[in-house]
Amino acid sequence: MLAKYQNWLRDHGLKATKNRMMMLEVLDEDHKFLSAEEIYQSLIEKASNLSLSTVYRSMESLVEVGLVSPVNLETSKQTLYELSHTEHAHHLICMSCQKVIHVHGCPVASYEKQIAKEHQFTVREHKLELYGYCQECSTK
Amino acid sequence: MLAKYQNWLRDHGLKATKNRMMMLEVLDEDHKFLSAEEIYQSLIEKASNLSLSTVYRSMESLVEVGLVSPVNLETSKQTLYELSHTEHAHHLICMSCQKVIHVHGCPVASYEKQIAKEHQFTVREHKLELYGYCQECSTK
DNA sequence: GTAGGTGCAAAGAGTTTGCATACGC
DNA sequence: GCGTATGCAAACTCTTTGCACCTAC
Repeated sequence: MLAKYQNWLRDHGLKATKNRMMMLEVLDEDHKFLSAEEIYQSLIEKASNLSLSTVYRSMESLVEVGLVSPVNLETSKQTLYELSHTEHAHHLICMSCQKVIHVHGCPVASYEKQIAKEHQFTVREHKLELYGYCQECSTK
Repeated sequence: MLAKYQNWLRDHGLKATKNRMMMLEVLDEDHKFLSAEEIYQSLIEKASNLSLSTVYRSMESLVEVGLVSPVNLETSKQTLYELSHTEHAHHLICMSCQKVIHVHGCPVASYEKQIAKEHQFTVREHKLELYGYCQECSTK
């Protein structure tokens, strides 16, 4: 898994530094979108001299080579990051615990075509997010 | 139109001040989402002593009483504002000129139910945005 | 007249940048 | 060894807040 990332980075002219590998690991483990600050916090123990600006700069690079995707949710004013998924997916976002559930499959494709025709609009991408409460938080 | 807003404000314990009415007017006229800064800029001529913080504070109040909705688009890091629509709508966002086209009708309803069942997730609201290029910008 | 609204300036959050040093390849 | 990556501090942008004055009702 990590070796894959290493190669991908090198193939795209980026060095596979400790910091970057650790950040990718954190993003890989956690099932939330993470803010730069959160990534920083979860690494500061292992890498005591890591700096927040390195996290920002790394996210920028990783986004550029397509390993990471940035997201702006309505529930947070910070930019959040997740590993890019090759498969198109949508998100269920828990408004209580911020957990993000990925859902594959997409109900929008045919709608997109219809819209494109009706409004002479060239659709490049779309974003569908469902906000609500996950099983655990609803039962509380 | 404006009288409606006046009553709505008063009914919700807010005063119908000149500033607020002008802001609602700007939001009503323009067919983009507007940032606080843009609202400020389009009013500064008529209201030379308006301050940006008043725009922020007004948006906050107007959002609270439901006249205005805040939006975080992927294309802007600022919070943008639009008049709340009683009718559920989705958005086509032009990545070139930032124009926003409102589209009524929603393909997500049945999908939502299916998801709710599959993932034991209580959906409260959703957001669907299509990013691409409007007719004018595509032909350029 | 009074409570809520506003302008101004200052403070806060989140993010970016300049520069000298360190590290991957 | 070369060039990218990093740490630190400072700058920057967007947004919020404190306080004295003002205005809608």
